[in-house]
Amino acid sequence: MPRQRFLNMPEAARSRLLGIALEEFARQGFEQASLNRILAAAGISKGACYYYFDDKEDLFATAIEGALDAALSRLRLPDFEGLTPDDFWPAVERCVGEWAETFESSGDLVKVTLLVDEARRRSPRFAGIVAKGHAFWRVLLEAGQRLGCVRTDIPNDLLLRLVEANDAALDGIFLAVHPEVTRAALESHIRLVFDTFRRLLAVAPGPRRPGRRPPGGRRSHERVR
Amino acid sequence: MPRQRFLNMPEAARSRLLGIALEEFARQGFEQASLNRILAAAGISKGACYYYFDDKEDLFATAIEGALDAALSRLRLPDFEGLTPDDFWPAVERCVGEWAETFESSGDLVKVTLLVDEARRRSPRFAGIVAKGHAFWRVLLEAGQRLGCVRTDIPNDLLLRLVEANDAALDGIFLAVHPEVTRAALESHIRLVFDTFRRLLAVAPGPRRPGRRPPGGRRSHERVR
DNA sequence: TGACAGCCTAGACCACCGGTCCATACCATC
DNA sequence: GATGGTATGGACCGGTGGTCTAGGCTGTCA
Repeated sequence: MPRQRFLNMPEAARSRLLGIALEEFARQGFEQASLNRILAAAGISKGACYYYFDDKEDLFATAIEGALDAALSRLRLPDFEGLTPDDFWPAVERCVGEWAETFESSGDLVKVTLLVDEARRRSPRFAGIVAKGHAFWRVLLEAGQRLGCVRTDIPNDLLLRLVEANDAALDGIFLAVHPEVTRAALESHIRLVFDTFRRLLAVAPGPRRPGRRPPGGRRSHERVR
Repeated sequence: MPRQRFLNMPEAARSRLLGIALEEFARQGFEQASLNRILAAAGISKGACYYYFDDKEDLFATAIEGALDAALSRLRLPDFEGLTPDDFWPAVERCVGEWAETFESSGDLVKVTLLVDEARRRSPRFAGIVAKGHAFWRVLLEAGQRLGCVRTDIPNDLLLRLVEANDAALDGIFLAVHPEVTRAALESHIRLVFDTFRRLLAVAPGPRRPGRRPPGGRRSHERVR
């Protein structure tokens, strides 16, 4: 966490530094990003930096948390009250579809997703930020479970990790294939993300042989922890 | 690629160095692993190291490729000739199940999976090694597609990336929860991996509302590239 | 036996890294 | 003008991956 002094800085200087830092981190990843380069670009000395932040990870965390907050604030969750099981997946699909509009011509959330994933992999210290990113999915997850549409055979933490891993993988591919984000590409990407999530989260899709009904109700699955 | 000189070294010295390197890389990850530490532990000088390898990544690649080869050589693929569509998933499940026996009390493949994943993320330079790891899945994938059991609505490269991402995510969780690998834990883990893959790869599982048949054939999905 | 050549190696050295430290500039208060 | 806390520049530290060169060792000649 940055020191209070940093929060007292003039807003312009603060967001300028965080913007430059975010750019470097997004381009290079945490390890390859050079603190010295960030400071030189921002015209800030080592001493000043460590006067505001604990260390490089602290600056990293502050930068991506700001970007994550900004991105999440633009996302809207559907109202799950009064939803029937039949309406759940279509509602999620609509909700996810809106993201394409929100993020038209902007890879913000996509890039931030990758940075958060790197943070999670790096240290438990970023758990708070990871949880922020998860909060959104967790609401969908739990609403779906109340409606009987989302599986409950493995712990939700594990489901969230899978959702996150697939999100990061798909976003990584997306950015690799589309350095310039276009509306159409983003839409098809988000559709793919949605489809993947439904596959992972749906109640017992299991192996359905063509032309047959599934044998019984949900497939039980040994819990992992 | 290591220089020919390295391959000419006595087998014992070679595998000793690679073993020490692999241990350091597995424990610390590529970035945090210290080349100096590896060399000190192996009793090899900087000069000698750079006489055999291009750089740190080259040593990394050589170490994990060896481990990957060793691990893969212990895996067996089912015979897909003469298999009917009904038999495909059970055959895969049986095949995957055998891995639990093969890797009882050994996290080898699990750890190697994570290293390969890190390599892929790091640089396209490791594409060859990544492909080696994929080759195994690719065979399953293509056999399943010939039998009509595995989806063809998105490119196979993308499917492989998803398989790989989920594999790495699940393996990461597994190692975090079970520092000591036991047979039972490994079995339930592998069952979870298998179930996840089937969810991702099966033809159009899509959203099935409870008590209804899917509307039509497979769900078409816009291709991403 | 001595000279040479090629393979191999040790480790000094380099630029750069994240991080520490302290002298000092600045500025509000007295 | 003196004082004291805030803010800052930048020298400095140990460690990093990587480079380079002097020289040891060994086999092969004359």
